[in-house]
Amino acid sequence: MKSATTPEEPSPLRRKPRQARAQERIERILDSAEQAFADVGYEGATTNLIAQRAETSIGSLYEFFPNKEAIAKALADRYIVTIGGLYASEIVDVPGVFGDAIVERVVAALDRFYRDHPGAVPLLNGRFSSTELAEAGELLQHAMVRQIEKVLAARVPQVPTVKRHLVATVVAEIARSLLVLADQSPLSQRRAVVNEGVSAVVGYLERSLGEPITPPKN
Amino acid sequence: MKSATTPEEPSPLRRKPRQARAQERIERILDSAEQAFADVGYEGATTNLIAQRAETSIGSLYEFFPNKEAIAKALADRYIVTIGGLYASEIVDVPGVFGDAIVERVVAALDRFYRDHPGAVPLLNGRFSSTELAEAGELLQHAMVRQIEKVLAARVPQVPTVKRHLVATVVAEIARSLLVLADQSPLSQRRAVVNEGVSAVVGYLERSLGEPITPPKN
DNA sequence: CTAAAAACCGAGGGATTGCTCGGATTCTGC
DNA sequence: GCAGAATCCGAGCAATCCCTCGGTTTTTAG
Repeated sequence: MKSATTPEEPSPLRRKPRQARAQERIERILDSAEQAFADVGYEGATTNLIAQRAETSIGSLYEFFPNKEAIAKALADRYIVTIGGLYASEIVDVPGVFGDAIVERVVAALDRFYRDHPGAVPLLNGRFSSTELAEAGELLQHAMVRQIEKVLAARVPQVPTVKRHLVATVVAEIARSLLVLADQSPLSQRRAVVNEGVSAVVGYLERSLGEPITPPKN
Repeated sequence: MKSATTPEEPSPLRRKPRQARAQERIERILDSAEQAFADVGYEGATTNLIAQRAETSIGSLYEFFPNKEAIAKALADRYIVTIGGLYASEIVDVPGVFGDAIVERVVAALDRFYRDHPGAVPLLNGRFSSTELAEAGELLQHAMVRQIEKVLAARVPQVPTVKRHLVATVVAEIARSLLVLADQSPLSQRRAVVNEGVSAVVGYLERSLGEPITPPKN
C-alpha cells in the first residue's frame, strides 16, 4: 500500500506559493487555461498548451496543480468569486428595480460574464457529459443559482424556499443555454437571441410564480 | 502530396454493405455506440469499447466507418429519422389539440425521445464545445427545430417565417437543456423539472408570440 | 465445386497526452 | 556572501487512443 492515510485533498493546489512570483505564475496559468478552454475546449486544451501560453513550463504547472482537473476547479473558484461580486455590485444592492427590468439586468450581467470569461462555457457545458468537469461545472452553476435565489428572495419573498430553489435552477439553466446559443449565433442575430432569452425567463417567471415581479406594496 | 483528388466524402460509410449480416452488424455497432455515448460520453467511448460491446472487432468497425466521428454522424442520421416519425405520428397529424396541450405533447415526446435514446444527449451537448461533434449535433438539433417549425406553422400561421425560425430555435434549446437537467435531477424531482420545462416553453411562447396558441376561429 | 468477392479479425504502429523527476536557477534570511 | 528553501525547467515515460494491414473465414455466383 502507498499513502493509505490521506483520502481526499480539499485544496486544489499541490503546494502553496510563498513568493510573489509563484502566485503571479499561478494566475498566469489560470488566465492561459481560460483562454485555451475557450479556444479549443477542455479536452482540446493540453496541459502543455496551457503552460506554453502562460509562458512557463509544464514542470512549473505541475508544481502547483496536481492534475489537469485541478486547473479547471481553480478556474471555477475564481469565476465564483467574480460572479459574487457582479451580483453584489449590480443587482442585489440596486433597489427600486422591479418587473422585467430586474430580469434584464440579471441576463445582461450573465451575458457580460460569459463574454468576459468564455472559459466558463466549456466548464458549464461539460458539467453533464464529462466526469472530469462535472464537479467544477456544478460548483460554478450552483453559485449562479445561489445568486438568483438571493434576487428572488429579495423581490418575491412570499415564494417558499423549495420552490424558490427550483425556479432559480431553471432560470439559471435557461439563461445559460440561451446565452451560449447567442454566442454561437451570427453576430447579426446575437442581440435578438439574448432578447428571446429575457422573454423566456420573464415568461417563465410569470407563469411559474403566478404573478409578475412587482414592487412590494407599502 | 498524397491523394489530392477527393476533397470530401458525403457518405459517412466507408463501404456499402452487400450482405444482410453486414447491415445487421452496422446496426449493432450503432446500438453499441448509442449505449457507450450515454454511459461515458463521446470522448470516453473508445472505438475499441464500441466494437467490444457490439460483439465485433475494431477491424470490422473500421471496415464500414472511416473514423469515430462518422459513427456519431450515422447515429445522428438515425435519430433524425426517429424524430421525424415521432412528430408525424404524435403531433402534426393530431388535430384539435391547442393551447398548453400542444406544448405538453411536444415536450412529452422529446422527453421520451431523450429517455429512449440517451446517446443523443452527448451529441447535442458536444455541439458547441467539441469540433468533432459540432456537425452531427447541429444536424440533429436542426431536425428538432424543423419539426417545431412545422408545428408552429400549423398552429400559428400568422407568424412570419423568420420569427418562426427564431422562436422554434429557442423552444428547441429550452426543451433540450431542461430535459437534460431533468434527467440529471434526483428521480423525485424529475417530473417537477419537466413540468417547469413546459411552463418555460408556454410562458415564452405567450410572451414572444404575444398571444397563446389558440384554435383558429371559423 | 470453385474461385472471387465480401466480411471479419485483432495485434500492434504511430501519434498524443497527462504527468514525473532530477537537476538548474532564483530568492530569502542571516 | 552564503546556505538552504522555493521556484523553475523540459526531456521523456507510461498509458491511451485511433486506426491500419495482412491474413482468415464466410458468402455468392457461375
